[in-house]
Parts: sequence; C-alpha cells; structure tokens
Amino acid sequence: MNAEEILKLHVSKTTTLSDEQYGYFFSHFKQLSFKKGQAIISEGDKVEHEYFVLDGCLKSFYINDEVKMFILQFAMPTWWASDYNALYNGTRATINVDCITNAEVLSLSNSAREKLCKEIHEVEYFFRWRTNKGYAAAQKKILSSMNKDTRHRYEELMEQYPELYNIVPKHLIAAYLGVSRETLSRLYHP
Amino acid sequence: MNAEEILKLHVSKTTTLSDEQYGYFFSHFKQLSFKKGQAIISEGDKVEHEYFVLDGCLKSFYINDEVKMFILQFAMPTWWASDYNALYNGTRATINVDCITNAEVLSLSNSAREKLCKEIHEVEYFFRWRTNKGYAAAQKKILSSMNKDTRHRYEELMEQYPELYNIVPKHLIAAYLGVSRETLSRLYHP
DNA sequence: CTTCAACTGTGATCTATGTCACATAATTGC
DNA sequence: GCAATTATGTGACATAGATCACAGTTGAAG
Repeated sequence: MNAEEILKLHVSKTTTLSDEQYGYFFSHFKQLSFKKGQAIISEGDKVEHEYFVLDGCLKSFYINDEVKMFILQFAMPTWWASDYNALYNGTRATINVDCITNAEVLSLSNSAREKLCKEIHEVEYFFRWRTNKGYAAAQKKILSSMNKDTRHRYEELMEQYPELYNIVPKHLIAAYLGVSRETLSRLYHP
Repeated sequence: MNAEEILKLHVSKTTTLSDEQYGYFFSHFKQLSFKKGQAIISEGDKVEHEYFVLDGCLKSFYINDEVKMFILQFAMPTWWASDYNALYNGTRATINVDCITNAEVLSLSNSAREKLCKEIHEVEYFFRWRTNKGYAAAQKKILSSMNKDTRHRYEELMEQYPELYNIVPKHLIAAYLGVSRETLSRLYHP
C-alpha cells in the first residue's frame, strides 16, 4: 500500500471525503524518509510540522536538566507525532522526536493544516476527532501511572503494542514507563 | 456577569461567531446548580453531557480497587469537565465528577455538541482548539509527574492556581499530585 | 453552641525504586 | 571480521514515599 492509500484508509475511518477532496488534502503532505537514530525535531527548533507515520517507529521524548530521558509516546504506523505544544503556540521545541527504526513519514505543516481545516469542514472534523483520541489516551496514561505499579504498566504496554517488544530496546521502554532500566530489568530477572 | 456572557467571553477568545450564531449556540446549554459534595457523574453512569464551569470548583477523579482516589483535574470557572472517554465512546463512566464547592455549570449534551459542530464550522473549530489545549495540558502533566519531585509539582500547581490553596483541602491536592496526604503534609512540616 | 465528622500533623516502620559500580552480551560501523 | 558502541543483568546501598497508628484541630449541621 502506498502513502496515499495508507493515509486515506486512516482518515476514512472517521471522516468522509470525496476523492477530489482527499486528493487535495493529500497534496499538502510531503513524504520523507529517515534513518534509524535520525532526529526529526530537536529541542530549541522552530516547530512547523507534524508527522504521520507510514512505516517504522518514532519516539517523542523530553530530556531534563540531569540529562535523563522521558518518553512521552512511541509512534507506530498511522500515529501522529510532533511537539504539539510548540506547534500550536509557535514556541520553540521542548520535546524531541527521533527515529527508533528507519522510518517513512508524511509531514504536514501547521499552516497547511489550518488552511485545510478552514477550507474543508470535514477535515476540521477529522483533526478534532484525532485530538480527542490523543487526549483520551493521555488521560489514560496519567491514571495508569498514578494507579498501577511498574509491572502492570509494562504488561499493559506489551499487551497493547506487542510489536514494541522486538523493536524497542528495554531502556527506552523503561524511559516510557518512568522507571530506571535496572528496575525494569529486575521485574523479569528477580 | 451572567452565564451567557461568561461563555461568550470564553468562546470569543479563539472563535468568531455572529450574535445570531452565538445565541443559537448558547441555546443548547442548560444551566445547573450543584451543592458542595454533590456528584455530577458517577462511575457506571451513562455519560451524555459535558460541563462548563461558571462558578465554583469541580474535580474529576478515579477510584481504584483499593478505594484510593486519584484526581485527574480540578475544574475552575471557564474550565470544562466530563468523562470524555465515556462521552465520546458511548461507554459507561469510569471517571467521577463532583463538586468541591457549590457550583454553577452549563451542561451540553454530546449530541448537541456534534450537531452544532456540523451546523457551524466555527463551532467545530472552537472544540478542536479546546481539545488541543486539554491535550497539551495532559502532556505537560505526564512530563511533570515523571520528571519533577512532589515539592516541585506542588509549587507548580500553587503558582498556576493559587485559588486552589484556599478552596481545596490538602488531601485532595495530594490525590491530584499522586502522593499520600502524609507525604504532602511533611513537605511543609518537616 | 455543641457535637460529630472531616481534615491535618507526626512518629515508627516498611518497601519499591533509584543510584553506582561492574560484568557480560549483542549490534553496528568500518 | 573486529573494534567500538550500545544494551542488558546484577549486587550493594541509599532514599523517597507508603502505610499504620494516633492525636489534635477545624468546620459544618442541627
């Protein structure tokens, strides 16, 4: 399946666009290839785009003053990633996004999204819906981190995204769960 | 300021509606009064509405199997609250919402929101924008909880919402920060 | 005004997790 | 194919925070 079809399938799950509308919509995206380890957004950057993952796996993460990494999200195919705070507010990036594996993505600029939302009511619906999903997922993550112990959160993650087990090194999983790599290791090597 | 004016001011910060459009928009809201301690949404309820706070303070929270409470959000005037997961997906509530103080709210049903979004493009823009804000706030909360110690998170909260200090009992603040009331108490009484 | 419930403070433990240190294994680049 | 990273396992110890127990304090309702 090519990029145009993958995105179309994704959009059509919630939104109805005519072929003409979809063609116009898709024309605003640019396809990009990245190598494993390559940065897409780095702290301090001007953030002008968001990214739709076609293939591969990205991570969005924050590095604190003690140079410790905290992973907000792994982005698998059909997921979106960016520093949305910076993107919406026109501020500099505080979140980084880079590639855990080689990746194919579609980029969409903030201005193109806003233009499309203005021009096509259905597109605005689509992006509202998408953010709703993101918001619900974020809430769930907050509750899960307050409520459940590390083992539970690890198993929840593995159950929901088994692909991660093979693709993502354990210390990154630990950084996602918010524990040290040693703690995660000891969970299954007591 | 009355309910209609408060909501109008809130909406007009991001969105331009004609007086006629706004009147129509507002006609879909219902004003409700609640007493301190009263429940608005309880676990297991069918969730059909979201709530815009005019006056007072709500909390949205989760109770786990050990009957421990975790607060997701305090909702102050001009904030929105509901169990959005349940609201969007038509599932039963897992999140509770109740009143920390007496409260005046405007309720909007899910179906009315969707109808308004369909009918008035600008309204769809408003709700997309609103969820964007919520999403950004949720991300910030996730990072903050992974990254900062309890004292930092407490001070951040107090700095951003000083009103809470007088209105909200400390054990609820602790439930928001995800620590025990004893730990929070000891922060400032060592 | 008084009575009961909700809220807050504080000591004595216990426990999960962090940190540091080092060893080994697996990947990647050349 | 080998060297150099990068990833993982594991012991010893430190520590933030949980839990339990109880006392004092405030506040709301009759």
